[in-house]
Amino acid sequence: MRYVTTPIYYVNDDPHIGTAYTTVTTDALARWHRLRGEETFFLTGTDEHGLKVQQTAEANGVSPQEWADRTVVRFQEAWNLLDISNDDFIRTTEPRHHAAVRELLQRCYDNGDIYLGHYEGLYSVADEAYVTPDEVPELERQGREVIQMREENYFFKLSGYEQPLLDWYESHPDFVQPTIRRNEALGFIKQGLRDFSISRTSIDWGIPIPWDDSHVTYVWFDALTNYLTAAGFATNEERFGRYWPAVHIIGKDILRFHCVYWPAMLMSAGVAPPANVFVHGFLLVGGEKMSKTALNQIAPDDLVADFGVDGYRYHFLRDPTFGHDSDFSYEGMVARYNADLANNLGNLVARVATLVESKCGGVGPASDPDSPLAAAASDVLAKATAAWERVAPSVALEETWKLIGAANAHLEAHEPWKMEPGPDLDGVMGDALEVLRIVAIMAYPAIPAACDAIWQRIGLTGSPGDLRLPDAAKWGQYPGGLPVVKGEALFPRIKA
RNA sequence: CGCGGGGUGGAGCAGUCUGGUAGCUCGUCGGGCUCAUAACCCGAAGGUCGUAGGUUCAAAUCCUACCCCCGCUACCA
Repeated sequence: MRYVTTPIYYVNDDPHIGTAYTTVTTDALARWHRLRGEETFFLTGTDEHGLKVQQTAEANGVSPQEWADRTVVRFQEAWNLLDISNDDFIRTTEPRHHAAVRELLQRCYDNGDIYLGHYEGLYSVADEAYVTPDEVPELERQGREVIQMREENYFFKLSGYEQPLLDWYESHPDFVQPTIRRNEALGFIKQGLRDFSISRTSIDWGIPIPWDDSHVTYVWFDALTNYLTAAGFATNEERFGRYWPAVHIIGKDILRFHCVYWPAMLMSAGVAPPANVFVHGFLLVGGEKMSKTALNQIAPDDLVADFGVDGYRYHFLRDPTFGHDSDFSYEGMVARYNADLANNLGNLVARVATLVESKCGGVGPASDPDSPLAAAASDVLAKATAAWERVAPSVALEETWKLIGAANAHLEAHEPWKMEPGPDLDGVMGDALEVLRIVAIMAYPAIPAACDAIWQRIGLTGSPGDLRLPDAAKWGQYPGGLPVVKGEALFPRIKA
């Protein structure tokens, strides 16, 4: 079982290209695993507890649950729009989740890793939140009272897991990928670990601590546990045994929680740590980190309107080097869209369809088994496969696109538009169609709708997503004798 | 201060772990083609790989020092 997850997103926030980047990447990975014939379970969802939800709900005169119900749809709609193929959508306010959180807490508690302590620090009364010293001047300027506060909290003994974590990293070198992120996590652990607080008495909107209902679970044991919940932890142990451990895809902002807190919590509870954590970098805008205050957040809808769903998905899979930060620019997106999707893939589909129409009477011929493109296809498959396995979508797509380039060059070399009907012409056009068939399968994780469209235009039935790699990408399976239709431009060129 | 990352032809990036003629995309220039979404194909120009040392037969790649930029530094998901 390939169990892949995105983080759960905070319902109070708006979906933006950053959260969509994580989600699209995970979606592509899930689709890739399905293509490989692996049983795959893809989870995403929302984090719906906490002070901010409670406060916003009050401000709007509704219950926190109503507020969450109202706002969660923005995420569901966004993922719908982007063709996200998640198998489940978890909300932390669901009953199934309460059961898992309470079970995990109880196990850690029984293991002696949770103790009652107190948290002390500067506290903004109006915000009902702890603040750091450098935030105080700004808050006081706004007339908000900041006091020294001391609150009783339960703590998790993270300090006891320094060595177990180091041992785990040592014995599982691929646990956190890519390497730069592994180094970051390891560096953090080596600095020494402090216990962290896991409960609040000042908030109501959350899951009560099983042995002390005057406390409510604070974020970590609530949010991270969603991965267990959806796999059946505490409710369906048979299912959990098949699904766990998960593969997490996350952004670097939450690296510490997923790569340090989370495996320690699981170890404490006697549950295996995740199989892998793949950590991506940030999308920057104009070299700056996206943030609400900088007003530089971009909503996926805006870009989908211009580039289409697949144009959107392709860009964020192809442009960033997974793991590293990547500067987003509209101009860059236009350039890549035009180069890769309009000029290469889209144009290849168009020219092949036109040629088959005019030279072959609209009936696609079979490919040449000895075509030089056969070797290119198997080479591309091998490299793209390796790239997907290490979650390097940009490399996987770059490789896949080499096959498109090879097909364009192949047409150029044989000039079928000058050829007379006959076996030679059929071979050339059959090769081009076979490339389109293989590309439609291999690019499917990234641009599923476009691949379905190509599939239909070259006369095939069903969906490339229903096939199985690597067999489906073996050269020579385009049968010939199928009707080929041109249709509208697949990816209309965008004027700069 | 500490930890992590980055500094590669005009632009954006890969390559650095496992040293061995510096690679990709876009842009520019020249040529070809005219089936195609003025798309496609071929070729060329353009880089002392942040700086200074060092190791080596050989360094973008290893070591040392330094400069510049960014992120993290704990309850902010």
